[in-house]
Amino acid sequence: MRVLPDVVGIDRAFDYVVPTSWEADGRAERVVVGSMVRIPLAGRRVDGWVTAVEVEPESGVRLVELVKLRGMGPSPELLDLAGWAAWRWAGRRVAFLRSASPERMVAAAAKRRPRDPVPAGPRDVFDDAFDHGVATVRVAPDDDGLGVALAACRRGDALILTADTARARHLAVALRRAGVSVALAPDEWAAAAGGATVVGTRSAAWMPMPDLAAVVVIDEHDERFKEERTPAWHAREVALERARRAGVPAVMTSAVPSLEALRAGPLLRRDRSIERDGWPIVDVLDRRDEDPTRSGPFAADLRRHIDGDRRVVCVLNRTGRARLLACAACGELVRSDDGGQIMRLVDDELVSADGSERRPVVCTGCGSTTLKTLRMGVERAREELEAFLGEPVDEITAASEQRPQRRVAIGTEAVLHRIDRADVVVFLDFDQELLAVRQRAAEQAMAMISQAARLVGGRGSGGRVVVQTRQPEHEVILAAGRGDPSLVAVAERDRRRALRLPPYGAQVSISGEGAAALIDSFGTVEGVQVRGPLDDRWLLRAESHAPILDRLAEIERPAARVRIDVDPLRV
DNA sequence: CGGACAAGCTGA
DNA sequence: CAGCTTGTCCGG
Repeated sequence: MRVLPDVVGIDRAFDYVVPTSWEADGRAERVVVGSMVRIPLAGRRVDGWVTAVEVEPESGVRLVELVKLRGMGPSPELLDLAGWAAWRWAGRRVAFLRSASPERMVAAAAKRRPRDPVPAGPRDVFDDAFDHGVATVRVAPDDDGLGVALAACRRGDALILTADTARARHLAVALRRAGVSVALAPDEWAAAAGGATVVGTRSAAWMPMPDLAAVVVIDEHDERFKEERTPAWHAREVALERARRAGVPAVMTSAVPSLEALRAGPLLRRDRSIERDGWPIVDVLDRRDEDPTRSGPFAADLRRHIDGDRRVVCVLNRTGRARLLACAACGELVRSDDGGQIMRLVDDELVSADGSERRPVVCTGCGSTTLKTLRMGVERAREELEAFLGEPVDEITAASEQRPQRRVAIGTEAVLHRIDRADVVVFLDFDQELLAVRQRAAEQAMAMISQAARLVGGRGSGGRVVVQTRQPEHEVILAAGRGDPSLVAVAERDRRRALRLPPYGAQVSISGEGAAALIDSFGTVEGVQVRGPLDDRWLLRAESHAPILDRLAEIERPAARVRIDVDPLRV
């Protein structure tokens, strides 16, 4: 019996024997590959997963007995998938096996519930999509995912991933109503193990699926599919790999398909007019003629878009890090020598956004050494908005618990995920998104408008989004206005291809205390470019994942903490 | 990871 | 030199 201990830091299996007493009560035959057991290890008892049963023990080792059979664990297929994921995101198998294991112990799988055949309506684009192996269907922002989910269930047990739990619950209810036997992840693990359609968020990618027939990823572009903690794995990629290994089709849907999805398979579209009607009308408030140092956060024309009794949500993304600096004396914006990048204050020095340029704190326009911050945070903006409107305004942050009560709410991007419905969404400073020096800034800005579209509804139902900007001609704004995300996708694809950025190349960020040590033992690898450190972070780049990940898999990890982010979303 | 054990440090 | 801290090793 080979067992992998559930201990981070021991990525190695040990051999044990099944106690003879287990033969009599039938426990012995329940110990299979994937079973969760308890083992003695180095003077203590720890949990672990059985990774092999018929094992030839190395000679000279006296084997110890298993202590306890805890319950069911991941299937052999998921064990293999965890091994692949550990390579793909340079993590440890244990981390993935925890995701693939039930939260509370499961003694045996539930019996499969009988299910009604899902009624086949007229064959639609979703049914067609499953004939392509891997495909993406571009939908309107207000698509609820039920269409693709039903099409998947017509083929048998489906694995259906959503970005948020509310959507997963809604889908589970709707599918059950249609006669589908559904296991909601992660609670209904035993039901899933018995055979059912699984609906859930990121971690559902690891649910047991004995009769997997189709994979669905709804809103595949959503960044919540990526785990924030290490290993920073991506549920879309896990789901696609799982479909590939099982030989079943995978279909993704999105209003703003990612380049990763477009690269994985063909893009199918619904009727263009239906898609367009699902996007709101975009009102652009051009602020180019306003003096950046004098004008406040609101365009003069904003009031007529947000007064009356309309429910209004204002978005102001402010991390507090990338602030815009201007000279306090002459008002000149602080930019790099070529004028292309904003600069920020780091240890009494001005540093350009990409770190290539540093200079002392002096205004290039007038020589003054006094600078001021132009951008305000959400809290200040709320006060100004209350003064502007003459009524109280709710402030919503990622941390705030309660739902907004008042007519007008303001918050960071998180506000878009806290509210279900509004009449108008206002992006107070969309240039923050458009000018962000992030590789994926354009598609992230586009995704934000599509999320806003979900709150206000499409133009058909009067949905409106207001964008304050100094770049009214930006492709993101044009694309949103026309309800045609391909404008951004084509431009992004060409740019990322040329620069060999993901998904047309591999990129791995290494940070944390032990980063320097890891980079040191990484050494030089043919075809891998090492850049850094910038803010104590290194960036590895190559044309494909293999050279970087193979090397990371073979070298020792330093004792100090290291954060490895493969294909990070925000660089 | 965390227990075991060894080597290093402190105070009387 | 006991008593404690810090470091390194390794697990069946």
